[in-house]
Amino acid sequence: MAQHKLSIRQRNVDNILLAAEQVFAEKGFAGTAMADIAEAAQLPRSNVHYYFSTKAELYQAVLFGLLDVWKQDALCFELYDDPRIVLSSYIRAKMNHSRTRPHGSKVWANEIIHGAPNLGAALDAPLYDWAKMKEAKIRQWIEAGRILPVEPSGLLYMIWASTQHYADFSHQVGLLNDHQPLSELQFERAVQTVTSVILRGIGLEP
Amino acid sequence: MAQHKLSIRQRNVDNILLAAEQVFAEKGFAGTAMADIAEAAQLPRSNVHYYFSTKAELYQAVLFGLLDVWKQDALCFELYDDPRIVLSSYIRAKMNHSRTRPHGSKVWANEIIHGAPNLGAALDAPLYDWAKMKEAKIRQWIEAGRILPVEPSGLLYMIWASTQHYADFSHQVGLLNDHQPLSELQFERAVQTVTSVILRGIGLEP
DNA sequence: GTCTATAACGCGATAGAC
DNA sequence: GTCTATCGCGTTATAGAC
Repeated sequence: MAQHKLSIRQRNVDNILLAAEQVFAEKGFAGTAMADIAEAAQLPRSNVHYYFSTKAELYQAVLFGLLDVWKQDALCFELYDDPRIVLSSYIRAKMNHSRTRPHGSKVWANEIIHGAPNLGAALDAPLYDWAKMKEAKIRQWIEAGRILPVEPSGLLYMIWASTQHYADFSHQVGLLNDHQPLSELQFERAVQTVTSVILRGIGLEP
Repeated sequence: MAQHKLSIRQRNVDNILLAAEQVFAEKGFAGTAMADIAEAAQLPRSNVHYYFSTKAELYQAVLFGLLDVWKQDALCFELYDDPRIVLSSYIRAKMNHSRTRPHGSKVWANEIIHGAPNLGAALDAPLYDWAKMKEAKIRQWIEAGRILPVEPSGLLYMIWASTQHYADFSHQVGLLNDHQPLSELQFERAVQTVTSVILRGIGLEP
């Protein structure tokens, strides 16, 4: 009985979160009405309010889910040691997410662009620690002479920006691709381009 | 007399456009109230409406001004021929704009992320033509064996994304820089990082 | 050209029946 | 857990005096 109730809740919450991620990505926080999310989730407005009492609460729930996704993409930093393997895995993972789950990236970008007014310290600190670990790894590679000396943060930003561009700016990418979304083949070429420029850029052979 | 009137108009319009660019960047289109812009421009609400009758009209005026800025950054594509010179000039110009005029970049990013609902065909076509010219130039370099073969559009996207990241994601960059905006020196290092990775990434010596 | 007052509307959130 | 009705606020845009 309690289990049944829970599963109803779980199903509705997941449904709402997914719909919210899409609508927030398309219209931004201020631009989306709770009614839009309810419609996308095929639920009455009040039902959404039952699970998330305010719009801000729902929005933050979406954001919290995203940091987990970013972290999963970077597991290769712990799994491997060779910079060639780590970075090419990381780039591919992030590009895959840009293709299969572009909405999340857009919501995140939106929030940061506006100065992260909804991202409390609850997310600042984890993000900071997580990024510093990655920078430390890059610094080790440099000190060991395994890659050319570059600013570790600058390298990370190039990877983030170049991969997330295919999600965040998908409209512009499509426009410049003769008003067509990238095909699988074109997307694979984009992965290759980012990978080869980054790797060669720090002195590795792709 | 007519000249005096014109100069008042010009002054107010410029003032409003500048204020609007900043507020739109911080709060997005839906998130900004005309009152916010009026306050930033130190004018009464109704005065803003006198020059721009609707919020959408003002927003579009801001967007139109931005494409000109992008185009100026890319003048080096016509001035020079050597890929090393052209690309390092381009990267520096865009990075300078990311530092000195970050608001514009944010407004543009916001608009594209949301699928460019306010960007009519009036801007689509110029952007398309302009980008295709740049791609053609890159293709020439490849065919002449002056740079390694990469997807021209992919290279452009990497440059756009990596440079605009310092404007659009300035909040995150500051957060990861121990809650401090980048100093002049750090910013110069960022320019060097982007330049060297891109140039080496296509087979050139920085 | 400038400013005050107000009309018209959309939205978030809640109360309360089922 | 679900749904209808409604309150109250903030916002855009305009009308009209100065």
